[in-house]
Amino acid sequence: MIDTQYKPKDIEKKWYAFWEEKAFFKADNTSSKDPFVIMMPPPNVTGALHQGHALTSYIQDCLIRWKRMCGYNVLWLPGSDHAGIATQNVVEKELAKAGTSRHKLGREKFLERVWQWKEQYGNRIMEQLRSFGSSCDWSRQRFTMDEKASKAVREVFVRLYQEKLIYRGDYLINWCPRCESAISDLEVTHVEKSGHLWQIKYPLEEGSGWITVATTRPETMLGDTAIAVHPKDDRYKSFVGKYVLLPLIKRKIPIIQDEYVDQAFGSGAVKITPGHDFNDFEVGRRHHLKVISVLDAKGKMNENSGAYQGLDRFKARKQVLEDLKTEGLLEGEESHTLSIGHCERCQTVVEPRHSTQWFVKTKPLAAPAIEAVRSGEVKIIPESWAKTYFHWMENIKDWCISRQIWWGHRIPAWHCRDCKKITVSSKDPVQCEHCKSKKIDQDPDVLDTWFSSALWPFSTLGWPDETKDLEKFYPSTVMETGFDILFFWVARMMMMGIHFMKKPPFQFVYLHAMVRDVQGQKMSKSKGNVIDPLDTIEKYGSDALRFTHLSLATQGRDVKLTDERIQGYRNFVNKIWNATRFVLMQESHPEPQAKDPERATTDRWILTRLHETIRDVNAALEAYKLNEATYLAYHFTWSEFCDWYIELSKTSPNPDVLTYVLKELLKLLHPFLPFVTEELWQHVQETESIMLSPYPKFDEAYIDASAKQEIEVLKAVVLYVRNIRGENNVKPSKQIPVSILPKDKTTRQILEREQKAIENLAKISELKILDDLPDAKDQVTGTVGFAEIFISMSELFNQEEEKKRLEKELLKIGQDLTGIQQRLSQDAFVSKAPKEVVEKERARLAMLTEKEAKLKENLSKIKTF
RNA sequence: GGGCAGUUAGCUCAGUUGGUAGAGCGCUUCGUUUACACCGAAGAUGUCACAGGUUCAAGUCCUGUACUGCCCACCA
Repeated sequence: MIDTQYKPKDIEKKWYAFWEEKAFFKADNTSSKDPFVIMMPPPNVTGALHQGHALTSYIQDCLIRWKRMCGYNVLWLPGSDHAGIATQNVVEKELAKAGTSRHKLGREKFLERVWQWKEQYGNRIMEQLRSFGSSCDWSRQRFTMDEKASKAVREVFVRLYQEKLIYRGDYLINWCPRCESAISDLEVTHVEKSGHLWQIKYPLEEGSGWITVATTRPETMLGDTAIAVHPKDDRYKSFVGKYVLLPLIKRKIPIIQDEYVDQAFGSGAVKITPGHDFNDFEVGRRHHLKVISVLDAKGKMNENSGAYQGLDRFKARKQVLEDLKTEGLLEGEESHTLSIGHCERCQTVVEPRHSTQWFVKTKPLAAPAIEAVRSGEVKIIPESWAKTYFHWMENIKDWCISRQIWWGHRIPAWHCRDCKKITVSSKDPVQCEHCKSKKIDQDPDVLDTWFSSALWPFSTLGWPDETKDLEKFYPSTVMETGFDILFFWVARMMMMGIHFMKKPPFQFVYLHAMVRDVQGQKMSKSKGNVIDPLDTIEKYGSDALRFTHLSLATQGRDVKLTDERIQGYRNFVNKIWNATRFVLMQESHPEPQAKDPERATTDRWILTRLHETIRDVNAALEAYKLNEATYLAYHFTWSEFCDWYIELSKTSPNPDVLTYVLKELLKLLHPFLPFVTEELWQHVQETESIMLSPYPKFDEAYIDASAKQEIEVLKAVVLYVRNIRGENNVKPSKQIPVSILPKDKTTRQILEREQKAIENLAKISELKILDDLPDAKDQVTGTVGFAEIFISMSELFNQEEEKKRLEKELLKIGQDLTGIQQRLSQDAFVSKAPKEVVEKERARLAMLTEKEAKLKENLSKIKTF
């Protein structure tokens, strides 16, 4: 016999090892079964998995296990992401601790270090995925920088370059001075901060007068190449065409007109700094202004900044202001809130920087990706995200894909030292394709990490080779990921997938929400509110954590994880454990037939409810409403199977039905609780693994409305008696006699059949079924609608309590009655509402009226005692 | 500035064809009767954010307001 408590620790390890060893997770590319495919969003190899990973893994594994049991040819392909800048930063931090740096090591040695890191943490992550119970196909495990992925990346780059969808050029891009690399627009997070707006006088070249401009970044004025005013601004009409002398470095710059200027803001005159501001860059292009950078890669003032050279940008700001003050050119200062861009990876304030970078031309790629969602070919769940997707895609800007870091896919472009032209090739070239020179150097930059991620749905299947996997498993079925990477990843997979495979990479995009703490805050180490999934698993087991995540994963809503909630579901796991324990104590019998007229009503009832639950759980899963599925399964298991059926079976045991229901239930629960269900399955000892069993399917033959009706009667009587007992504090061990007068013949028959069960469940010494009203005076009467219930007052300890109970019930009924009467008295309701609704109200009115009368009668009896 | 979500019991949240407001946790009372105290039985708790509208009927549909969170854009 099994223990009275479920101890997940060893059991989980044991079954995972068993499943993996038996290769139950392996997909078959020769199978003729319908495929169901999920490409796991590859976690970054930066460290350890957190609750967000737990959530996504549990959702995916739930769908995967369900579909596998439903008979699909399932592929869940695992892998990890090299996570360019993120990983490089982590390793650089390690190096800094050891007193060295990537520059000291050099490119090659540094990359070796990162690979070591990848091995160590990559493996740890995969072990963690195993502890979640993830049933992914490890034989197909991939890494975004493995050989095949690299081949795919190169191929894509070359083809896009040939199609002129990748180009190289000089533009203003976002630059992180700490990472010393370009980053894409998406990698910049804007934070509102209070700062200052300074008014600075720019003296006119002609000797007298000045023009005042406002700026939040005085240090960049050293790179100013013009002053702009609005063409319609009368205040400055006479200034246009003249020149000012840029303070501090005395450069002569023109006063120009441009519609971009907002006359109402500041002084109405703007300094134009094309090298350090995106808008100014555009203005500069319109007016053919020079682009002057005054900052270097590290964010320090460079050779163009005269005396300020070498100063950090923030120190330079102070110095510039001080000097302006000294010269009497600082006209004013006011506080001003502005949003400042920060590097997503290291939180450093980013700089717009003028440099040569590689870009993907996105508009032509975005168009079909928009269409795929618009047409319904790809469905985004929850639907509300589609709007966000469209908005971004329709306003998409070219994607800066080059990064000045070392960890990543090196750009397959070679620069010729002789003819200065570029050779782009999927195989390392030996000579320049233009002038045949051998003096060629590979571009030092690497690609944005999302470039390789964008290819994930097909690079993982062997593309560009025409593999069997590719044929069988592309496109995938579901892309399950966080909404936070909708643009970073999903949008780009859509573009690349459609472009290269001619088909969108997935049919459904299921976006889950963020995992937060109970206050709704993001979990972070600095806040100290992190609940480590591995700690949770250690404490409560993976199944408990899984069920919690699935229950909380309502579409489009954040998951607020609390220890109490996990505990609650741990208790649920234990409940199933003990229900099985109970079943194992019974003799076992062969499986029942669906239709058995001889079968007891209670059995027909539980089979009905089981199959209704099977139907509803499948429907909920089909609709990606996992929380609903878990709720249904939970409710059936605890409130119906355990609370009622097992209790009923103690009166009239029927081990075959009991065993059947349990087995179906274990299978039904398996996607939500893989470990405990496998362990228990092995005790019921059926097949090699519950994983291989078919998922329960709804069978109408089990549905029996009359049985349901009958159990409703039974429950109502039991609940009523229990309520009276409870309110009067009758000890559970005390048996009391109860009489009951049924309203009709059918009810009488039901009561006769269920007499014993009612007695046992309500602790009734004898349930007397009456033909007439009883004579005895000290009877307390209640009514459950279809029968009157009589309990001897002498059995009750507390008449005061009983009085209170009755008064309370009376009050409630009175309120209900008023509502119904009001409704029924309105002609509009009676004439316009559907007949059934009116009928229902009438029936309720009759029932409640009668009940009210009974209660009043009862109450008066108590008063007379 | 634009957009998206949310506001329901003490807490965390369910609630889709509009028709009697639910769950878990917590709380109160009782309790070891054939699995389970990680348990059982009973109980209490609601202006469904606010204001209008549609409807016989609104937590649910429409409009507006407030507050919270997030996203995008802009901010000299």
